[in-house]
Amino acid sequence: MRNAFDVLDERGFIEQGTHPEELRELLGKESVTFYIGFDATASSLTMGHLIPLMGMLHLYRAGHRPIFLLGGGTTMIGDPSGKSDMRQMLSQDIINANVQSFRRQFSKFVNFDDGSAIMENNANWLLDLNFMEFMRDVGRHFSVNRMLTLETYKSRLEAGLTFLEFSYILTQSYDFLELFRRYNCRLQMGGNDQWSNIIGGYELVRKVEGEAVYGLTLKLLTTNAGTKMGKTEAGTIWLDSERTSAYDFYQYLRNVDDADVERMLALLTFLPMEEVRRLGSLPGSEINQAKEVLAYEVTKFVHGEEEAAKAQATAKALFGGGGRDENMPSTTFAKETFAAGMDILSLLVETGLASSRSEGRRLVQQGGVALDDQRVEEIDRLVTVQDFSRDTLIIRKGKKVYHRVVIE
RNA sequence: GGAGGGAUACCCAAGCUGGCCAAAGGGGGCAGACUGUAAAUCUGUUGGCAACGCCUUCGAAGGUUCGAAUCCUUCUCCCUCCA
Repeated sequence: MRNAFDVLDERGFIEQGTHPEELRELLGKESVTFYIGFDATASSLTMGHLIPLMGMLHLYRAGHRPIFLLGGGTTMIGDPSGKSDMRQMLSQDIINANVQSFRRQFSKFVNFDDGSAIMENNANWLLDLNFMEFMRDVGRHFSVNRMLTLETYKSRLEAGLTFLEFSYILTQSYDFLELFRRYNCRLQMGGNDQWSNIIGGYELVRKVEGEAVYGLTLKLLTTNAGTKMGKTEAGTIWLDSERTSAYDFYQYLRNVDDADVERMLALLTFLPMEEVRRLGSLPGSEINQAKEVLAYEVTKFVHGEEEAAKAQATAKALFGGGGRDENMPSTTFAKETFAAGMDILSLLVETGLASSRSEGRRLVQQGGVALDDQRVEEIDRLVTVQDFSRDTLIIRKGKKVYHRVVIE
């Protein structure tokens, strides 16, 4: 079997590591226990979490043992990394609920029953720590002089940084020590924004235990231009279908930039690299095939084959012509609602296509709204029962956003 | 604890000798054109509403004034220097 390190490397996961050569050697000769921590700051994982998740799965498939560490404890503090402002403190109830959500989601991807993969929660050891003991055992190993030079804190030194957040690195570092002791965990991975925190744990374990452990950071989900992916202005792309529908999830990937397709295929799918490279080098508009594969594969991985197929069918129906499909987002009204007609602005707001009447007005004025592919020209257009054929009416906003209105 | 500086719309950032400020500019977003459901580019738009007008908004609460993002008071938070 190929060295898992090489697999990650070839697929473009690796950003930086502490002793890459040594680590590669270790991964080549024995099953290594490794971990990634996930702070429970929201009720669902996001598309951005797919990179660490995929990274873990590649190692898992190569016979190494992953620990999915839920941040029930660390989230109490809140990682300042990459944040320009103070994080909002979350209540323990919310954190617990988020942890449960993460637990459910991870369980969909990995089987934790046979011991080949582990799910832990750092609340188990962080919540009851004794401050004095902790400071004397762990705190003494951290140099504030050094911490102040870390990239993570630099920006915050201007904007403001509380001791609560400043101490985050200690808790995450302690996690590594704890996992080393409990599970002989030798490697911590994480997004590149976690580099400082990972180094903290790496050094702590080496100092306290005198054992060789490693840190490795993975690429963040970014576009070719370096901006964050998995976020739209409308919000984050979530893995929970309640928050981001399978169709929207599919569409997000279907619309990635040409320049990002190959990298995304390598990072977010299990397709062999030869295939990834072939798809990524398709010329001109043929690259759309690669985007379809990307969207389908990742949607399948996250939402299952059935949902992926539906999303794909919907997309093809809408963009391939016809413009009709059962699976697009829809809103149902009672038939009487349209008896006297509903003005277009109300309809836009009711369906969520516009957040206010003013926004709807702008959309219509700019020619961005169509009913069954007929552009709406008048601001006071009244939608009546006559506009529905077979009780449905397709509203389109812009070029890509479809919504089905049904009356019954 | 003391002395200064700051808080403006999704973000950054002007304005702060009171009216011409729903508030410049940039970014981002949305829409239109061009396209391949791409990028780049160009154009429009970007608080709300019963819309040539009205209402709410410039950290919070009060006050001065015919009129305040702009002046005064108190408070909250942040930054810098001193202790």
